[in-house]
Amino acid sequence: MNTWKKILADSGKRITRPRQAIIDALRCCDKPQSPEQVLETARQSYPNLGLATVYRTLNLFAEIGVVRLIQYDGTIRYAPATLGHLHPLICIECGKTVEFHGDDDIVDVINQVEKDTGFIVSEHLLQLGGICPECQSKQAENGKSHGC
Amino acid sequence: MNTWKKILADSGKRITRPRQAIIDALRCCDKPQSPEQVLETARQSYPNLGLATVYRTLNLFAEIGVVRLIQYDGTIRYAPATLGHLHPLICIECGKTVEFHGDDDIVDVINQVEKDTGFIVSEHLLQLGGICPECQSKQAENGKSHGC
DNA sequence: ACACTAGTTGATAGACTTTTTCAAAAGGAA
DNA sequence: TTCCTTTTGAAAAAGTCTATCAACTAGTGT
Repeated sequence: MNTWKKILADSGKRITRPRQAIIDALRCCDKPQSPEQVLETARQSYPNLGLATVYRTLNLFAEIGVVRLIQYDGTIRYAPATLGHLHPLICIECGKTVEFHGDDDIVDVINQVEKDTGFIVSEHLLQLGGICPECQSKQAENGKSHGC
Repeated sequence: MNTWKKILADSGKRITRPRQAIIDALRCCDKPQSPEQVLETARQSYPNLGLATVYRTLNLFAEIGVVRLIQYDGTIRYAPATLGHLHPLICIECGKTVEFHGDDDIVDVINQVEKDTGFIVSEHLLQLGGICPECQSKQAENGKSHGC
């Protein structure tokens, strides 16, 4: 059984066709999507899907950790979240998003900050941006002709 | 001349009373604020301020790096940004926000990620959350009586 | 397989948030 | 001060998100 199904079931929630369609939509393209985009994508496999359900489901999934909120272009978008403490790395050209594992390394940062500020740090948000290998190739091909 | 004024002037923008009031509002309380909250605070020193101006100004300030967007409670809020690469640390009880310097340490993370993924990393978003010293004291005083 | 029950859904309306528009006002250079 | 351009406030428009509710459905027990 898939992890997200198990998490839902364990918390007394149901596994429904709309929810399945929304998960699939999030996973089909590896870019963070807005609720509107999720609706559009998910309707390809489940045409009856309503917008309200998308919002409800994204909120639910965010709560149980199945999706993650990503700050992109000044707004908040959604991407599937692998369990375990992974962080998103987003291409600022094409939006392609991959995950990386960086917790071991930021433990040092957190320890230092706790010492300096007296805070007890309990959560962190780490998000990197850059240019993915594909977009690097494209830029090399096109030369400096157009910054796109 | 204050940094934000210099940045504005250098990019051909004007230093106006509404903008001054908005900066002051952001700085007066050390919590990330919503546009609506900024309006309310800034009107204490400039009662005629309009909501549209708050939105326009926050967007402008975000572009030139004078304010920073903070993901708080599922929404995006605004806080003044000290120049230099500082990151926000937000109290999840009271919202108090301080800045910390953590770039030296995440350089290692970034190098590793670049090696692993082939991305060229050019930006990062790091935000920590926890309990500030004041809220720690309060919790200690009140015992376990109410999780608040 | 069937029926039952509580969680879930889609559609619409409503609330809220953000942007656009435009005439009036104000900053800053000469 | 004068002039030109940017900026502003108010209102309208557009966009985003949530609440409501009858109809539907997943998952349980029979």
